[in-house]
Amino acid sequence: MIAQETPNGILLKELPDFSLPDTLDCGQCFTFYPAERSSPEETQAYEGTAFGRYLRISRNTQGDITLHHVSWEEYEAVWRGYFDLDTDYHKIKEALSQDETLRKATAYAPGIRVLRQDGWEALCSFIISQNNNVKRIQGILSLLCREFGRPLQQGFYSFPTISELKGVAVEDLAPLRSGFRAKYLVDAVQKIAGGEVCLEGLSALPIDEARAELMKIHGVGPKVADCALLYGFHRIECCPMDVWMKRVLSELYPGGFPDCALPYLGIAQQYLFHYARTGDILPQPGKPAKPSGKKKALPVG
DNA sequence: AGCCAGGGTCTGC
DNA sequence: GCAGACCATGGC
Repeated sequence: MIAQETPNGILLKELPDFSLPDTLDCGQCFTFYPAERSSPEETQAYEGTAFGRYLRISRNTQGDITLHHVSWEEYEAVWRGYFDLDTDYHKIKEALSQDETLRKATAYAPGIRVLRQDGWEALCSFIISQNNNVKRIQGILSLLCREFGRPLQQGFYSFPTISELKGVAVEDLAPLRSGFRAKYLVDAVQKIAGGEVCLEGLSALPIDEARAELMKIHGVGPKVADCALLYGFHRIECCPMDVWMKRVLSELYPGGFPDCALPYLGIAQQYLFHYARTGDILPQPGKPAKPSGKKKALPVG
């Protein structure tokens, strides 16, 4: 990969293992959106925010990536890490491909990279994600940014920090229409601001302790904790088990995940999750089998 | 209209 | 420990 500063921003050349839609639309982050192409040479464009910065990023007909209006300093400080550009995903995919299902999953979306997001943003995002769909998660988080963040560019707002959210009550979150999740968010802010839960150090703690630390928060269970640890603290040994991954495990890996996946289980999970949700890896694509159908009592009448 | 959405809590065995 | 009801809301 070659990164160089140009008048337009940062240009990334010879970066084969990176696709904007694969990476930004595979359910790991909620603050980037497809954008209008600004010139015929652009084949894809996204815009969004991370770490208090706005970014417009595009690919051109030659396959090069441009981070628009980004200085070298900002690239080094924010985006190089965010897009995990120092990790060799070709090598990881090669290792995962020893398993036939994983070979298909990595071939299905070869441009997935696991982002290194801000820890609080990841935790907050996946608290909101529970029993929710991606569209509405994006909407709620965008309202959260608008209410409590700082204005950036193009109508985007920064993701609010803990100190910007300190003191919020459930009723302050009413405009978000986040339902029963509002009280979980308030508890997270209170415990982190009050020092009862410490996010610093979660990158280095033994994984069980890190998970337990996050699960002190009301509304954070194993799945949300694992998502926060994987996407916000780059604990790639974490494998968030949602309904799709449970189905992948039971139907394709009844004996457990293959050895070649264990060193990077979280990354393997990202390929499998995306393939299971949008591809044809499972017997009945598009319909996760629920163990039991929910029945609701009919109102009298 | 009814079902579902990258779950978690609470209750009752 | 484990199953089932319930949680708020909006998209489809």
